[in-house]
Amino acid sequence: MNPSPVNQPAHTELPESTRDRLIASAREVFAESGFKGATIREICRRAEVNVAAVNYHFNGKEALFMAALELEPLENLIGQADAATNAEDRLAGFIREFLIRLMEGYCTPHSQLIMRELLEPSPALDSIASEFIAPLHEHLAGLVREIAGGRLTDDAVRRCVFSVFGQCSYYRNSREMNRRIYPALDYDAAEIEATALQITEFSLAGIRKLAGK
Amino acid sequence: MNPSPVNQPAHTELPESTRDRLIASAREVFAESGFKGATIREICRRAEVNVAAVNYHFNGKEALFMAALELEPLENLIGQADAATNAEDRLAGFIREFLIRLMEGYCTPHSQLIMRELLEPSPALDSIASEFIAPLHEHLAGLVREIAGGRLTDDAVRRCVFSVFGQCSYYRNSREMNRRIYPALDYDAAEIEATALQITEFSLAGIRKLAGK
DNA sequence: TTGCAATTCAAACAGATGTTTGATACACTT
DNA sequence: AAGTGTATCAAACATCTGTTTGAATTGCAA
Repeated sequence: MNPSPVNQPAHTELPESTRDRLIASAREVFAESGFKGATIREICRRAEVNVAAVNYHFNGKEALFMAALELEPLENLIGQADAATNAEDRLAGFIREFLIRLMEGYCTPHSQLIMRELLEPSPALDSIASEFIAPLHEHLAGLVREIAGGRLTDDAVRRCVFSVFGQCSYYRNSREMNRRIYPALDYDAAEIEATALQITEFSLAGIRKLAGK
Repeated sequence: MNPSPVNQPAHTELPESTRDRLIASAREVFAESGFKGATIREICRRAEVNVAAVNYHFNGKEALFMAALELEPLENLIGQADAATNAEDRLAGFIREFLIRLMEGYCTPHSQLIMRELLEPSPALDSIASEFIAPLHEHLAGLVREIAGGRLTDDAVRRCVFSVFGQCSYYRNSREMNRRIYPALDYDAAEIEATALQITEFSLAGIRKLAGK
């Protein structure tokens, strides 16, 4: 695209290798348009590389998708919220951290990509489910059991986990819809904190009520 | 496709007009694959009509999508749950009816189509938001206010509405994911009833706690 | 420099997609 | 029977898709 590709550092952006730039822009485009909607040409345009690079460095669109999916950055979500000692505070921390990642994912395409997987099964769904989502469910189930004091059946615990997950993910999943219904609503840091607090209080009351406390 | 298109009533299926068959199969395919993923040829194949019929009876893919979106069958959701008198029972009825539509939508592609819209903005999102989702939010907000006895700010009410919506829609949105994490889980009528009851109790406790009751 | 392998590139390829076309069949009126 | 407007169809069209190709460029060692 540059008329004279002399060796100038220029805008100092895109310093990484072609492969890394491809992964970065793939996360963006896949997150925005899904696996099917994303196009190789758009990914390469943003990465400023030739379309053939996808098949050279990876082996096609699907392999690039898998490469864009490394889950480590999201896995510390559990440890992050485990500073507190009692289960109630740890639940509050988990909801807060989860919500922040969900909503800030609007800027960081990485978690956005994972959240989209949650709704739209793709070839990578199985590994995401077992490696990322299932541990979150187990962790949350432990917190719910502790808060309920062992007074809930496994089914009830599972539904409580779903309730907490559902409340949080709704803020991301229905963002476009809610933006139209509540145009004035803006999810800045303060709004996210307030939302996390309310979800926590709401959920604690729900769990305790179900546990008969 | 038939080698000899003589005038036989044959399998007596697809008795409707070409236009109606197109809308029916469009609902199926759009619900399964989304707006972008769905193809005219697949829609026409299932409707057993020529591909040109889409541009003859409608004006292209997008117009067919709009036509497949008539919202009336879902709008009686509010009235359906308004038999009870007190707000608590009406909330219970709403959650139950909403959940049934969400989960049975797996078989009826019509609501499946709407739910997909909620996650994946398409050209039809604006009309869906204002004509279908917004009234549901308003109705639910009224119930929450009544239950809380006017002791909640507008923001808190909105977040309670989001919590109820979020819990319910999670069961549909994350169905594929949860099927992998809990392979034994089956959403038959009994499981749906139990889930609706637990979401209701969970939410009532949350609303009351936030209202300071 | 020379040689060699890795990398990048423009161009082309093969297939799928939404749309259009022109012909044909049908139902109904005059 | 001739006319008329609707409906259907196979085929073609233009565009976009992921992928491949073969040449050009680069980086680096001998």
